[in-house]
Amino acid sequence: MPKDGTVNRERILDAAQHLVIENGFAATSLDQVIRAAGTSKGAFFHHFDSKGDLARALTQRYVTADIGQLHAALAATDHLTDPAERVVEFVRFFEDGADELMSAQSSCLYVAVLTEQQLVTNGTADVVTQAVKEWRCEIARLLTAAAERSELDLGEVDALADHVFVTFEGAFLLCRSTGEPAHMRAQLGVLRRLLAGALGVSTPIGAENSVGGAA
Amino acid sequence: MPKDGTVNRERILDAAQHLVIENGFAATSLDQVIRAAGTSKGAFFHHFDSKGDLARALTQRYVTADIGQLHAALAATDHLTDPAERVVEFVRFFEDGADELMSAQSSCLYVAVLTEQQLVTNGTADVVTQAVKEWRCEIARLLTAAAERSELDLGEVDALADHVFVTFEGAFLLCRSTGEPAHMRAQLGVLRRLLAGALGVSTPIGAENSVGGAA
DNA sequence: TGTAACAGACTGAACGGTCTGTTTGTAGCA
DNA sequence: TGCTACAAACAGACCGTTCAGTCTGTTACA
Repeated sequence: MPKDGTVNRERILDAAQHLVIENGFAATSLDQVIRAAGTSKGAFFHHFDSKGDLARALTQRYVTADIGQLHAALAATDHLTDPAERVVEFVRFFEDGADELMSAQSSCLYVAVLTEQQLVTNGTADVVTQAVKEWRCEIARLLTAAAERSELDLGEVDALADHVFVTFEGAFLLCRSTGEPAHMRAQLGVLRRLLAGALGVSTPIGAENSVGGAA
Repeated sequence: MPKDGTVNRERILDAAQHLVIENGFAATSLDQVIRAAGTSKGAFFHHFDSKGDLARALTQRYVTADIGQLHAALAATDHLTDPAERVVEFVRFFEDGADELMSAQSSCLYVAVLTEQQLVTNGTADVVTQAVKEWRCEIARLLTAAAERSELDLGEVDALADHVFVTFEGAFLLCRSTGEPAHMRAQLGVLRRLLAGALGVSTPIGAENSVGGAA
């Protein structure tokens, strides 16, 4: 077998992911990606059939990592016996990782993919939709378990589960708008406290951090 | 004076707004805009200096309408004396208009603008940032008034105010992903109930609608 | 008759994609 | 251990198209 091409392929995907999240898909040219990856047209079209193919591969990889995070949070809270408390700690898991997340990426690939209808049409967005459903399904399970002991209406469990995705994506856009990455952590904190309230979990009154406030 | 050019200019802006929200800015060509507006290159460059100039004009007009909605909701709830109740009714104002909003547009121009770094750099996103701050400021005023009679921490008023923008934009993306516009109404409902809970407002148990559920 | 409003052919640059050739690592064999 | 054969991996010149933007006119109206 010749030399391992997956290394270069990953470099292309890394470069493309950064550029697409930063600039959008249509606004990112293949020449830019190739230059950033330190490779060539020949290498690119050896690994990908077209620009659309790149979009699909990129999104697939991103979704896999994203679902990995979901299951990491589920595993990290698996030991909690009180289901309502588990929901709160589930959100806190992401809250704790928020700053690191925002230092790694300035926005979310989902935003870029869902913005451009061409990517919705060519099937790239389908895999994002699957991810959205997976999040909803898993969180709805947590909420359903927690609903038994609270006044939570089972009819709104799905919408409440979707609100986690909504908070993430909305917060990404808020961060882009203000240029302040700390909003992600703050918005996840809002989500956690609102959910804790709805589930009747008493949160310890701690030093909640604000964004851009005076010291 | 020659014939009124503002009519054609508005037609160009209308066409551009629809195309940019649907496909993104970079993915929308001027030829597409011109064809959709039923006009010509000459007319376009008579009214706009460049594609970037179009983006700025488009965003400015969109923001003006958006802030108009904000103040419409403030005015519609001005008569309510209980500040906590006013917050809840403020959100319900948008909840009531959600279906109409989503039938008029499949997403939000803010998403398209904030996705592309070129629009952040060239000043187009600045006016969006101003809008975000206006929303935060006005809602924070409502929340501060309401906080007096509830256990709401004043330190989280800004983050809570931002959560309205976050919910809107996140819900737009959720709708794009699932192709189900009813999510907007549902997510605003979630926001309202969570805020009502945080402010200690008892909501009447009514027929809350779900999304995509069996009849 | 002057000027704002428009029409549309045209241009140079940038785009996605192709093509031809070169390098690289390995398997098969003597 | 060296040689051959071969296919994957890569490089970059090249091509047709599309893009944003220009330029030369024409029309409508005060």
